[in-house]
Amino acid sequence: MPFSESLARKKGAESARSNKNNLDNGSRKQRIAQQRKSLPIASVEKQLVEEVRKHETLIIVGEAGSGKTTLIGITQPRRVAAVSVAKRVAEECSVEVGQKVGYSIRFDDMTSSSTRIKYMTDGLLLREALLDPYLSRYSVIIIDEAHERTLHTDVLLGLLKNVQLARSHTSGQLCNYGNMKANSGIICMNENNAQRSSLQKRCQNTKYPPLKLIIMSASLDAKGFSEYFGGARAVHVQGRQYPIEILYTHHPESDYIDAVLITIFQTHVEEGPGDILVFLTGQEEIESVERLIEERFLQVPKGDLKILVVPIFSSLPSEKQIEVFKPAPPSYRKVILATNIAETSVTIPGIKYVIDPGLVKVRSYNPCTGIESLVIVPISKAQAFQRSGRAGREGPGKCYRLYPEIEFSKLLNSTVPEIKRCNLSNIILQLKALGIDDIIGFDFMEKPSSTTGKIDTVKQASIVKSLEELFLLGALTDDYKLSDPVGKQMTGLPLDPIYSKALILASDFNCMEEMLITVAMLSVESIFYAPQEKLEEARGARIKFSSIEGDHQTLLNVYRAASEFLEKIKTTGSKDKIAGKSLFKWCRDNFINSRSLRQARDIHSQIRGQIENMSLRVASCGDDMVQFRRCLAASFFLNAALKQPDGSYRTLTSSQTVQIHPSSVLFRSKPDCIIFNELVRTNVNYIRNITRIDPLWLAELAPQYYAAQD
DNA sequence: GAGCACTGC
Repeated sequence: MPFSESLARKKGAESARSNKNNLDNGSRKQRIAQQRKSLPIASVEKQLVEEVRKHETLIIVGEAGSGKTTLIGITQPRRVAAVSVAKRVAEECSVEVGQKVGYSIRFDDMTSSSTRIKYMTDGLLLREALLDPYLSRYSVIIIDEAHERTLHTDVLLGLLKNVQLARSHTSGQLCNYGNMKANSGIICMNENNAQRSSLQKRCQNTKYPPLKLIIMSASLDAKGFSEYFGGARAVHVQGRQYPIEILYTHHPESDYIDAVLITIFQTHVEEGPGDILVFLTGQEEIESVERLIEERFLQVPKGDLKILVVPIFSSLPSEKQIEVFKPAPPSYRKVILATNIAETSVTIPGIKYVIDPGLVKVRSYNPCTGIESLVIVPISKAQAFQRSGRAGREGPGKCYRLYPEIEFSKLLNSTVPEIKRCNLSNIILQLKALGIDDIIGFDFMEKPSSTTGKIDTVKQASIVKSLEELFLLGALTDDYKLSDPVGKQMTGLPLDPIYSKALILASDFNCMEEMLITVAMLSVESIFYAPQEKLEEARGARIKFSSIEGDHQTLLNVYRAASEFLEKIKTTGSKDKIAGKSLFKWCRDNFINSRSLRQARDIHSQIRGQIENMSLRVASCGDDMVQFRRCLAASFFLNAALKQPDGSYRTLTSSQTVQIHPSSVLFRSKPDCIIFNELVRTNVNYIRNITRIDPLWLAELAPQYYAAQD
């Protein structure tokens, strides 16, 4: 390294300080130039450029703080990252965002014809591939944060591998994978060839330049990526971070919440200034720890510093989320209680101490029952590193891992990729639309296990289950090809397949207006917000919107009430910005999550536009809500349930015993026959977003599934 | 009587 580690650190600390001052543009530019030179990646810049030139695929392993994100980037797993990195790079290049450097994320496209460096979410690139299967506009694609192994990243890797092969063929170049190791498996190779040729056939006469692919990962070994890309070259970039002292417990903790509290107070009393970040598993746990800290604080010897507890989790309204970014007032130490959101999604300044119980709540999916569940599991080693790293961003830090060191060694190296933990219907529909018909043979990075030679039966079950679901929705034909027009129409919509189907059916039921709003509202999380301390008030506010028929009409009522409010504001001549502020206040008064509502309004306008371009009838059923509920029954017939004598429900398709979730408006009234949208297991099997239907409708509207019994 | 984290032409 051409620079000394300590010098680099000193510079980092200086720039962190000067950040607080309002510097003019000139010195900010100077600072950025200085920072750039000091980044470890700067020293290997020439080598990297050379490697990119020489190799078809390159894997760059850069530790946190190496500066790999600011090199050149294209896909990011998160929207905020795509936007912020684009802005940073534009600034470094002294250009306007949207010109040479731009970004494109859903609902926000900041690119132009002059854009040469485009940041985007990986989901958006996948969508682009539907229109342009060769991704012909791109000569280099960079996948950042590949170690996170999100569903979109994994599918994109497989897709890009195919595109790269196809493009290297059309351009007459040698296939980079010609020397792929013999043990890759013959079946697998044959099917890849079939997929490749389907891609090639479509653009036989067009020649494309080869596609350069760069995978950027923060994981310690690049072996997995390298093997997947036929032994692609890997480059390692040194990291730069302040030292973090890791402390383990001597024995396993029987009560980790108690251990968390003890560690918070011990740190607070014994350690110097600096904020504490605590990783917890969910909202409920965060709220209970918040109460316990306040109770126990009274018993702690009084020092000069007081404690300010700030929670952060995804469904917390944004005006409360921003509290964690504000510095603690004088004589206060901030204690941030966070879910996984603080692991990667948000970076909180001022953290010096991290408390990590080593647990995380994850979604898991049982393909046999189709039930998703939220389970608390130990984190992976990679997650443990990511969490402790949060203590060393501004200076040396400490991380308290509330488990013995021997337990750490037993953790999985990396988190189980999302593709193994979720319903695949949506992604399979997209692959089908790309002409990839053999889904089971598709070359996902999670390949048949090489040690046992067994194929991954869970994932296969998951694929089969999703194919079945898509067939039942009419998206696939008898031989599992994409159907026309239903399947094709469904791939055009950025929605869960079952919601796309509901829109297609709504055309026949003359309730498109209602269904557009409903699926937009169903596509966002937690429209209602009920803080612990105002639970009664929130309940009162919700009654205004409640429909005795169920949650779907209730969501419709909320959306329409908001739209009417906005219309009224606008007729008084208010500007958009003022109207937006009024809507924000309306949301607060009605205990509606304004972020979710805005998202639903964005989705609504997007899908409305797409539906208008299809040959579907856009009409309203007016006051005839029976028509709307019949359409819901026809769409969600796979999720129907009947009341049992004990007040629980039994699902008709899988005979599961389920309960109505307490957040449903039908929680108390418990109608005899219902359809629902979501089945998630926490303590019990809960169903959410429910509407009352007439059981006779099922046989009438879904005879293919519910043949008449008598 | 209860809601991990992301994401979509």
